[in-house]
Amino acid sequence: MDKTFDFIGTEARLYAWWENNGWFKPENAPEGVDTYVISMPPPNVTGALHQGHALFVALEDLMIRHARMQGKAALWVPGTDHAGIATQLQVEKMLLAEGTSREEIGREEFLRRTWEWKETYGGRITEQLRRLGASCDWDRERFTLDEGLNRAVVEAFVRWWEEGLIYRGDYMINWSPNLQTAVSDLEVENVERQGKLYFFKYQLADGSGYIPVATTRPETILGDTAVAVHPEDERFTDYIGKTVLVPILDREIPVIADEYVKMEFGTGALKITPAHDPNDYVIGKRHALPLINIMNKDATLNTNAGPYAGMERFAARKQLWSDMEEADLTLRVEDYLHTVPIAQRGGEVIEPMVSTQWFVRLSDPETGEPTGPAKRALEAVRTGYIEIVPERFTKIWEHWLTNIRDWCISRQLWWGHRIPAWHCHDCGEVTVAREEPNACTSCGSENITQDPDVLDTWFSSGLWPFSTLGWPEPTADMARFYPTTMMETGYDILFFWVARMVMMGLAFTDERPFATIYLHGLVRDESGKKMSKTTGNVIDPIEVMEQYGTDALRFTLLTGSTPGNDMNLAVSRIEANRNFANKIWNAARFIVSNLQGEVPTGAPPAQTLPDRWILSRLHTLIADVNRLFGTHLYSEAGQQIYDFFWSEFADWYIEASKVALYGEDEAAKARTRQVLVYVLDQCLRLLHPYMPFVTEEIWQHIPHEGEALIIAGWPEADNSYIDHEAEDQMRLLIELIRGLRNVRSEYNVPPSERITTQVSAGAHRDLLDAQRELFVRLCNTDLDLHEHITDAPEMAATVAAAEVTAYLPLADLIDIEAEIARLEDELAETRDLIANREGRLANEGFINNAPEDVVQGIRDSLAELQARRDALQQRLETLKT
RNA sequence: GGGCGGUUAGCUCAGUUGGUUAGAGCGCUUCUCUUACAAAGAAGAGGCCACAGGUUCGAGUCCUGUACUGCCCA
Repeated sequence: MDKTFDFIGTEARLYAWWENNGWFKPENAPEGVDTYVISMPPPNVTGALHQGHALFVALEDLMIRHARMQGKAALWVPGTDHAGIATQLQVEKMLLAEGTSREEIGREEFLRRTWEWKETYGGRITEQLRRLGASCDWDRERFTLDEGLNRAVVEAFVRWWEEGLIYRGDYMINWSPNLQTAVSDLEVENVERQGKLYFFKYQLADGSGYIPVATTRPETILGDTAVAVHPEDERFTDYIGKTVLVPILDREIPVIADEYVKMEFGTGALKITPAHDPNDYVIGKRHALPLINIMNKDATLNTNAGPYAGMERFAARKQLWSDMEEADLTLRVEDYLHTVPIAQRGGEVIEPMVSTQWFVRLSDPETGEPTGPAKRALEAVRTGYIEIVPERFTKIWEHWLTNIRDWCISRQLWWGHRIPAWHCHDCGEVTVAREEPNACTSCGSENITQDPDVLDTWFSSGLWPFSTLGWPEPTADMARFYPTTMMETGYDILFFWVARMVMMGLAFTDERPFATIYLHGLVRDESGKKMSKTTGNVIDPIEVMEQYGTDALRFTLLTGSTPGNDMNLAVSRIEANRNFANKIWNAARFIVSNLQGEVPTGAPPAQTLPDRWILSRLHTLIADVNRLFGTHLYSEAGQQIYDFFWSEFADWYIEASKVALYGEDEAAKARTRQVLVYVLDQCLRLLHPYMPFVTEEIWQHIPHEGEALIIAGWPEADNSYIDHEAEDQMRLLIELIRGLRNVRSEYNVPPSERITTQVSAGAHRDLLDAQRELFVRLCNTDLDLHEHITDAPEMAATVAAAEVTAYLPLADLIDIEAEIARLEDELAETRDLIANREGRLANEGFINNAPEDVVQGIRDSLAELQARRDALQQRLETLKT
């Protein structure tokens, strides 16, 4: 084995070896065993690997590898998402660079070019997932726009259409002028911006004055169809029922009364533009006001805007206002902070517009209550049929779904699943069908054309957990692997995606698509800022893997993140975990280089104190790790393995093992080797889901049964190894050794200088006698053991640990005054601790209510502290006289 | 406006069912290239666990409130 772990030379080789052996496939497990299934959240085909991907791969691969080692048929279905808007933008950018556009080349050619683009660049992201060690079944890889998934999408659409859940109609939607498509509520961000509030006059048609009105968007005046006031607003009661004139256009519109109007806001009178404001739309409906659409799809004004037709929306705002000023219709302009709807992708101001779109009905149009799929999704989580981790997200789920609105599923894009609906040019009816129809189902006319729109990307990814397994066909995979086990994804797409999967899964398969939803947070930079190219704070996973290894990155992400919370990623931590990988490597190198002959691989006997101790600690660890895995606390489990491996196994057991390994007793050597190999093996198993590469590589170097660690068994705790006596004794030895090291360090005794300590060992004399070589090896100190020492030399430093006191005769090094000061500090500290214990034990409530083992623990601790205090006091008296 | 988080060492964060002296990494101080590892070992410094109440024999952990801070929804 090399001196350091060569991750560069290892990772790709092991990955190919695992994959070529079919170990990523569930078929590798025996037939009939339990399944464990994850559908990978499909990354965008256009994407390049970022830390968010790295985190989800690390978590899901951990879950899958763990399940696989538990002997389950573990299936992780990979895939990519066609990401309608993102991909289309990429290709349009490419076309622009070529001096053409999608409009110019036409729909068919555009799609050909997009597929071409996908074939060229779409594999990049999956290659990068492999580098992370993702043990998914690549033979089952899917793409949200592939043929099979298209069948699923069409089936889903047709079924919902037939059930009356899908409808088409004119409603207020969010229009993205740049993308020239509708976007869903979720794709709109409301951002606070500094704007202006424009105050102007609405002249009464009868010439009897004006009503002052305020607006943030003057251009929408051109589409006003009413002015509303509060019915109880005395300022305006006289005007209700009269008519006013739209500025410049002089269109006559009514003054209406509606309780929605806030009297104290602005002037107390509200202009109503039902076609361009969601709130006005509702009021407009209530009062049966006409809708006047003043805008074209590219956000220029149309002929309804009269003289402003053809102008861009913000230019029109300016022009209209200045014309109104000229006509003496304006009052004043104030600075005003308001929220503006912004396109999540693109960043331009969204235009609320009434347009013809396709919707999925999720709420009752009368009451607004969630219905159908939304109601079922709500129930599934309420009843615990589907569990969300962490639990607090159930509240967010509840809130969102109870306030859900119908889902706008049509997009005016070309890249996506085309809506399976055909419009008849003769009778105007719509034909929705699984196969392309020849004629209109209403009138039989052949004069039909397919709807030009495509479906929202989330409509197809909502089917992902089952469409990837072959649905709607009754495939073997559907039967065996559905419902899936775990949906692991970021909380930021809980509504976008997870809710849709749940709604669609329950609706189309009549089963939950997954039993558990595990949500992770965002990966931020070291100071908590969102990583972005423009800020320049991106930590590129590929660079990190090249510099520190994939295992280091994975371990950092897995131990640094807790469910549902964001994590701040610090490169220093990745480096530290690279060091951990190297530590494991070197510990293994030591063990391997000390092996001779056959080493049994099974569970070893627990005979010597160090063996009993480490085996007890190991099985405590295994029990803890399994308990933590049971509640998805992977981070804590990883940290505990880290601590055990480094601070107990490497620091103490391996060092202690050298006593036997470098000794003469062959039987002891053999036993020690077996324990070393066993503990290492168990640790490698526990660590494999976190750090698959270094653990597999080492495992191949140590004695083992079975072909590979990736398919080795997961450790189970064996209580017969739990040994409290050994743990207590070892704790005493460690405390003593630390005390001796401390004194040596304080008095600057060179590590290479062997010294002898006189020990007043009391009842522990036999224990120390048996372990005297440990002291030589771990603190270069010989023990001169006594039952009780009454005349310790004056010029000696004192170490008091529990009932054992050690005196280090350091003749010329000792400064009595300094030693007294040192011991007095220790004594004061010990007395504080004693007071704490005594206080508790004096409390009857504590004695009566606390569990017996806790009370006993305090009693033991008190006894040890008292012994220590007595030793320190006695020593101080001697030194002072 | 409503909801949900966060506040623990200089920095980044853990802390499970309330229970013995609150931990880690990085950074800092001192020593050591001791035959697994200097990407290491050894020793050490550094914490009124945001604040105020409460529940409890016992609170970093549970409850109420406050401050600051972040996110989601409207």
